[in-house]
Amino acid sequence: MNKKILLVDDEPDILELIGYNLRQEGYDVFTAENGKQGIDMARSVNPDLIILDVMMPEMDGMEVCNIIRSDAKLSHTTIAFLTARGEDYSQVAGFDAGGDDYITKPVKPKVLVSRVKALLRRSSSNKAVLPDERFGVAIDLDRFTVLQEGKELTLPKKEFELLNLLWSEPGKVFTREAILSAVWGNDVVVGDRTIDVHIRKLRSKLGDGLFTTVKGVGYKFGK
Amino acid sequence: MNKKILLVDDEPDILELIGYNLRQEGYDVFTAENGKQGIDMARSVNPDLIILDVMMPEMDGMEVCNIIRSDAKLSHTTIAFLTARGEDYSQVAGFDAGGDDYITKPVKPKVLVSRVKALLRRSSSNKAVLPDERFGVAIDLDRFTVLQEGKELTLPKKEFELLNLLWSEPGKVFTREAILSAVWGNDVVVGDRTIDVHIRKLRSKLGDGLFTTVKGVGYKFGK
DNA sequence: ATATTCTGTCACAATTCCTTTACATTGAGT
DNA sequence: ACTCAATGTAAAGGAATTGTGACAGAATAT
Repeated sequence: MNKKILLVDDEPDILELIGYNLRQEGYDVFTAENGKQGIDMARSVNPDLIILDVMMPEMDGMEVCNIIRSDAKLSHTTIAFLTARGEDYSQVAGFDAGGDDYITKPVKPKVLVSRVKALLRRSSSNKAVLPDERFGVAIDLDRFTVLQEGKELTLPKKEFELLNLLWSEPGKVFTREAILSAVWGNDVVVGDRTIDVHIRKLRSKLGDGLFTTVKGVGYKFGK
Repeated sequence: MNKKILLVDDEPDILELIGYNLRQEGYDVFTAENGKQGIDMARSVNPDLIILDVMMPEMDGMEVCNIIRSDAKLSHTTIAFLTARGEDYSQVAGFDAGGDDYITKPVKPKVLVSRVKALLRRSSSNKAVLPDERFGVAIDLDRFTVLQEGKELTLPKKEFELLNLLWSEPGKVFTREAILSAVWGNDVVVGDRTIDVHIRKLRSKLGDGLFTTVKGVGYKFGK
């Protein structure tokens, strides 16, 4: 599949010029004329690279960048800033805002294309693993690990299975009976207090508050 | 551990100026005054980032870049070119030569530091998935050998196959069942404790810590 | 043919994990 | 506010799994 590039700039001329050159290279180019539109577009097409004009009315590039960086689905997208030549300060701010590169206007097409190639070459090697996160917790079944706020921790088997069960349907209450048969199996005999102990371990490792007790019934993940 | 940056430029003034600013930021900075020296240095320190002056006597930056790109151990190192302002053509050539960025001289320290930060941020997220070397271990399928920190060692068949399996997907947990069918085949009957013994051998040869036990489940390569 | 290395198994030690138990605390219903 | 059953908590024994070294047969090299 072709690489997707999102271009955000308030000047139609720029969109057309850059867009034309990138399409010549075989990229799928999407455009937006302001920050808000850019964010919507980014969310719907999930581009490989976003080229952001720094100076835009209403919402500027930095702001857009910050929003994208804080969006779990997009936070790893490569971002390049477009900036007018000579604004050294904005360059600095751009990098600190989480941009991966900046490109100065006016842009020479050949330079731009080369730059884009370099950026995409970099980003293509990291497989963007987008785990689905529920209440800040993601589960990696392959690795038997739990991801939480960037931290990765390994849980013992039973704890992991219990977490996986509850996590699979956040908010749903699982009765002790249901938990026992799902995690321990129907033929295994264990006192149901065992569940409490495991819940406690999970709470102490992942944080209280992630698990809710429903007295007389069971437990659920989430509030 | 601090990030290591290698600086290659024939002008001592530049080495000192840039080196000073980067050291202020906490990077370990190494310097070389010509291309040949730079390559040697790169091989011995294995830096995270190499900043290369394009214009140097004898061996220029492009040449150095090509050599580094074709060195298995270094091919994925991030490279930034230093170039005099206004040479747009050389910028293009630089990117096509496999550079990841270019920086124009004269350099403003703040800009430089920001640029370096951005480059390292990018490269650090990629390092984990580099094709050849995973956790400091590379596998040569043709020769049945394992490369580790420059050392090359030959493993017995079964050990090699086991390592290859786990290594192929670092972090993924392989169950004993999966390991048995992959390494020994479905029709061969061996007690699954055999796996433990082979893991032990691998651990003693390649170092503990490279293999993680997931109790009740299996093993994985990496932490 | 002999020596060396590889491979699989066993017994036992070490470790981690699971479960139970006992007691403290909570909270819903009266 | 009180009561009592349900749940939280900590510790500890036991169970299960894995680590480890030694050994014997098989494969390979000398």
